[in-house]
Amino acid sequence: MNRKTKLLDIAEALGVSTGTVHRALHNHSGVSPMTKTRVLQMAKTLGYRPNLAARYLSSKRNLRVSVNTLRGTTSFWDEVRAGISEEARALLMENVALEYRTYPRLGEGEEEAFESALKSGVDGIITFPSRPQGLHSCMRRASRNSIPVVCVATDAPNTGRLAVVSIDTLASGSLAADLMGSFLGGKGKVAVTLSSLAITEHAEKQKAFASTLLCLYPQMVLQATIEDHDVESEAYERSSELFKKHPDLAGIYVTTEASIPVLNAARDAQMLDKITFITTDLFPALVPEIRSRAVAATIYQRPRTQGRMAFRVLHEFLAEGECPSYQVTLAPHLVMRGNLDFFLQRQSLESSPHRAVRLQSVSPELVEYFG
Amino acid sequence: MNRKTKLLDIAEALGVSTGTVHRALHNHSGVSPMTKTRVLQMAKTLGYRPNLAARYLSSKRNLRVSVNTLRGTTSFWDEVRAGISEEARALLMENVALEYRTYPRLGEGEEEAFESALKSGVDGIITFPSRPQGLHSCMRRASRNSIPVVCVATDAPNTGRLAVVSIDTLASGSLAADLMGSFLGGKGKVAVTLSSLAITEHAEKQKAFASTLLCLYPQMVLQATIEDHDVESEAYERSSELFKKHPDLAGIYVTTEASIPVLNAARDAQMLDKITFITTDLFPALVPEIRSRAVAATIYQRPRTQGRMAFRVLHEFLAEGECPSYQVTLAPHLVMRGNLDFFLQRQSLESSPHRAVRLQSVSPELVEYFG
DNA sequence: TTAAGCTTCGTCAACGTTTACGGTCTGCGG
DNA sequence: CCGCAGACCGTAAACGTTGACGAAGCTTAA
Repeated sequence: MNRKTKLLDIAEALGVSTGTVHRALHNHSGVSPMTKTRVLQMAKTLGYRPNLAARYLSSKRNLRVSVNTLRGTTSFWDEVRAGISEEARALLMENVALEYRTYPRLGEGEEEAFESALKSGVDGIITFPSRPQGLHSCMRRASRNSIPVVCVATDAPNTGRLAVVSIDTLASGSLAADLMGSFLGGKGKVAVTLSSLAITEHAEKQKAFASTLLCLYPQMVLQATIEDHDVESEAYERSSELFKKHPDLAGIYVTTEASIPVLNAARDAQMLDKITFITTDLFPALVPEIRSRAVAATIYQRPRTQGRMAFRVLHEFLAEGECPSYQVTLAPHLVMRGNLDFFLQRQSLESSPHRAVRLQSVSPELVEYFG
Repeated sequence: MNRKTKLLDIAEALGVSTGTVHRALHNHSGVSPMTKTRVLQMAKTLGYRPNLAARYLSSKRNLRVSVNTLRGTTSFWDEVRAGISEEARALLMENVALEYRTYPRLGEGEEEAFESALKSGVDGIITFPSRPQGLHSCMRRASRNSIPVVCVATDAPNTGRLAVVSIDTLASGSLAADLMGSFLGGKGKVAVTLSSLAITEHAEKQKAFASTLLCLYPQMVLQATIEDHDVESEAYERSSELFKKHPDLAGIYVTTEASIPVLNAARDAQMLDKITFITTDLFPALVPEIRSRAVAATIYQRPRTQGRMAFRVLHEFLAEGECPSYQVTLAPHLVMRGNLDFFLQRQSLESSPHRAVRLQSVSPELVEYFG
């Protein structure tokens, strides 16, 4: 390629002005259909791609994106939001304003949050669709108005969303199964705890866990799958029943965020040290349980990275109208007592607002810190 | 903050011109020391940060960065290079030219490659310092000429390098130890294979492995640590000796890339199914070994991500004179048979050169593909 | 004293896109 | 025929930084 084709190239090739080309490319009014198609055609043949630097420099519009997530019941969503804001701050080029809309619990208030974001005219939305069915209609409306929506953690199928960022459920479930089998020597009864089979991600993890177990450790048996519907008391009761019913249970894979009630149930049933726990996520209350080896391993869903990716994808679309990938699936991290400190240190380190910088052309006295 | 402070703001505050401010901020000649310090001071108090869009737009210099890595003995460095070029391509703003300089084996030709890069006047270097001692002098020279150097995979201390991107050795070694302990039920003799204790990263992993084992599994004993100096035959012989000497060896942690010879040695000694293998990296030859469960788990060093990060850090410095972090340590991924397919699929997927895109102002007919 | 050379600094045209404004047509009612 | 509205399009000034050019002041040697 010789030189980048610019607006002027298209304009000259057609004998029109750059203003017209610009209007044609951006669906603005005041261009005859005839001219418009000619411009579009020529843009394609010349392989025109906008110069983002010039665009940022010229336009002073600031983008507004709404971040619709769960209010911090666990630290998961705090981390997601942190990742989003980090990535937003890393964009030195333009100013995007983040608007956080949170809802207290799953499915409660998320439609209102979405509607409010749409009504206020944001340029893009990052959302956790905890109840995809409920959001269906407003997400389709967003799609029609070409407001890009990126889903985090959970997908919302058939809603016209731009992209989804999530942990690979298959890798999570299979890894949990393989670990469980290895820890238990390939024998024993195991169980799975999840929020609800109606949630795609949880169902997929369960399925992956089951099939991998069946395939790799045929002597093991998946005894039960219990749903807690994200209610702590329910998690405690269901797992208590489970432990009573299966006193010889050897392992349990907790897909839910609510691993603490399950652990407590095991503790109260005097079965804590006989059961191998593999949990999900990493939050403060889980740390002592890992340290004491009550939890053998936990599958870390990298909320910060999910946030970063969600913002990146959305911004890339907003900036250049392209989407790098419509489905970003991340590999989960495995946290055990051995490498626990690494993750804790990293969390505390990255949440610190300061970062070391150096100005160009480095005189030593220019080494400084800023927020 | 009201508005971004620009060059003109600094200039007007001091009664000079933007040209002078520009020269002062960039260490260009033709500014009196007096004026220069005043500009620097004012820039700091006003919190000046350059507008990258304007910078890119204005300057038509293209950056050149040299990528000095090992020629593909394993797929590791192919992945690293792929990560670098991906991240480079993701920069729509400016054009950076990547120059690949490879050397056939560790320590052989890397100085020449570095010298050649320096001589050709590149703007930055990404390098794998396989023998940091040898590179010491030319890296210091690069530092003096303020050519930023980013190390991948291995650090080169006291060389004035800008940053290092690597896998967290402590997390790797500790995770390996914890897994080994869990797999073996907390008992048994284990060993470690590494390239050379002189390589910081390998020594650190070994140390982390040993201390975590001692701390979490006091009944286990680290029997031996063997060095293979990255020679396959040496790896085979040393481990053969090891297996002969310790017929009751229960596990081995292979920090080296050369895990295949060690596996073959175990196979020839008829001890393959009695030994739990935890290896490092993920390359084609290792896949069947994982699938057959000869290898219980492998610690994936995420070469692609290392490459991406290395480029990101370097470019961020080149672009705005700041370095986001002087030490980027990544968490390793754990690959077992259960989640193996996920990683294989991801590798093949991402190495595909095509990606789906959408032009802005979305008419359906504009959906197209490009390389 | 003058020419030349140097240091220090101001000036200004790029860079490619956006956007407000103003111009030229055409068609239509008065 | 005039005026007016509306559709279509050209023009040019921003946006903040870079870098080449040149002006002014100074020193030095002839």
